[in-house]
Amino acid sequence: MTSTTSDTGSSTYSVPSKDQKQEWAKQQSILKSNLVVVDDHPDWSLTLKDDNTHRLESTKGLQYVGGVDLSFIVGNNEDAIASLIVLSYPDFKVVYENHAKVKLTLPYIAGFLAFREVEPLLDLISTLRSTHPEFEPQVILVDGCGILHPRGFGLASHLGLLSNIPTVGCSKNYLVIDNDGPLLGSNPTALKKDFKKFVTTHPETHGLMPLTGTVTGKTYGAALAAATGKAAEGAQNPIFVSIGHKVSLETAVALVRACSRFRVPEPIRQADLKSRNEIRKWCQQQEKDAALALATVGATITTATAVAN
DNA sequence: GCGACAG
DNA sequence: ATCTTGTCGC
Repeated sequence: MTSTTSDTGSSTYSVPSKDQKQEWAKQQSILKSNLVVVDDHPDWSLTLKDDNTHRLESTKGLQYVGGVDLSFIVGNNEDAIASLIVLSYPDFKVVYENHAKVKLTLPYIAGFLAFREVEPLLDLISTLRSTHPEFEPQVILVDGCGILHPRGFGLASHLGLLSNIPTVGCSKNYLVIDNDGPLLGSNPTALKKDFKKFVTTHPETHGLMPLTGTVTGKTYGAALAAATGKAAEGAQNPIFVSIGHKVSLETAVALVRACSRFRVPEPIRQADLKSRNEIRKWCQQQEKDAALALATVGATITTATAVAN
């Protein structure tokens, strides 16, 4: 059990050992066996355009879409604000939001993000269920990978499975999967380059490039540039979309498209903006507390001096 | 072996 | 994840 200390900033994490990572990988594998990678949400459905572009034709029954995110402070990898927001669909008004100041106990390790972040997010879902069950989201867009992940079980899948809420993985960067041919073995930079080329070469896809392994032919997810309006102009970096839980890739892509006004889909974007704002407020409160503590100490000393005299 | 690596 | 305002273009 390695218990080295990483001391970047004020954080101190025990560095996970090889054994710990293997244990986590095993856990991911076990949980993954219960993952549902097809549409399984009887209360809502999307109808796609009949041209294989995964664009939305119509929606039935979808009222609430959730978004989750965590925000941090510079130079501090432990203190974070976890946020869960729920937007109405299709007008994207915030109908519910909750934030929790959390203390993270593990460092970020690519491929194991869920072990760092899933607990606070599950707590937020639990709170929503006990206080405002009427706003339980019918699907959650997660800032992280779904099955587009080295072991096919990223944060979005992890959260979806443990909460039993359909989820979609939406990451801003490509996490390398290196065991299924050139496309998925290419590095993030090469993949972005491929994407730009693909988008100009295949305008009929409307910014959608499937991510398919050349060895197995399996499609893990898609790179998608779905911004609309002015935000859609110029070079568009994609969002990497994949199945989280109980949502097919077709539905996931159509949903992300339907939720995207800017590069980042609105539920995640709102969660990000609001959690950042909460971080700001938390920092300000910390300053006030510190000032108050100093004042209190000063007063105490003054009092003690007076008593001594 | 080396490099890559969601947030 | 986080640092960071103005600025260029539509």
